[in-house]
Amino acid sequence: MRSQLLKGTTALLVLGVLRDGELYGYEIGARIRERSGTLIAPGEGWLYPTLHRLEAEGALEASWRDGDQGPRRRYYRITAAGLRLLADQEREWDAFTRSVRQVTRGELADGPA
Amino acid sequence: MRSQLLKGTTALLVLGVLRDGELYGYEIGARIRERSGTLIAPGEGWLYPTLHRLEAEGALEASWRDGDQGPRRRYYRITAAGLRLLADQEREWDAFTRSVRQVTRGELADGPA
DNA sequence: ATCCTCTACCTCACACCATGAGGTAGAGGG
DNA sequence: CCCTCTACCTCATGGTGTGAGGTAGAGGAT
Repeated sequence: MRSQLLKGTTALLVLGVLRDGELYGYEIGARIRERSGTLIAPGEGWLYPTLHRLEAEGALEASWRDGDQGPRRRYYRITAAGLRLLADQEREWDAFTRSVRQVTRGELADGPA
Repeated sequence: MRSQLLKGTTALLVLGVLRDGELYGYEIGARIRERSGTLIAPGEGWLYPTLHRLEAEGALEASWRDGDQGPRRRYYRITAAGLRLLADQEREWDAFTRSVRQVTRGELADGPA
């Protein structure tokens, strides 16, 4: 019952950590958790479905590979379409956070007509 | 079908515009719309329910008053509890947006243990 | 008078999507 | 042989915004 803030940012988070290079699912979760200072704890309930959705949309490509020690892993890498999607999501996120700031801080927007 | 980003920020937006002073519901929506540069278009489907919820929680106080020209209006003002809630929500929002930035920009968190 | 439009309030079925719990399977230690 | 950890996956549930609909008063136009 934490909060609803995460809604709509999951694709951005996943694409964001994959920009640096190939990672497997479990590792993506760990990376997000670590970079956010444990504030964003990736539930597997949204992580895997998000990966599948992004793969289906062509934003990610994936391949199975055996792990050094343990079960096989599914490695994901970002595609050109994924990079475009990432850029869009970042733009949208920036615009939204700017708007929230303007509304709550009482600044008037000086954006486009 | 726009996006889900708004989820969890509605209370923050409403409390934010009411910090300056008393406003009635319809006006709150217009203020949010205007300050966000029309990017956040307040649906009445969440605006009124949010006002009712915040009033029930004691974050807002409200009173009916006749409009100059038109239907009666319900004016809302923020309470002491509402100001505390606003501060909490702002803190949470700031922390969350900072985390998202750290994750997507690849910066490591240097936040609190 | 009647109709249309605008303000101003409200509600509800619907859909999206994260939560949290549960489930499979391989590898290594006690 | 059991327990734990990694690593994948799925699904019922629930919070909450979307979009459409609904009431009512005031003012202008026909």
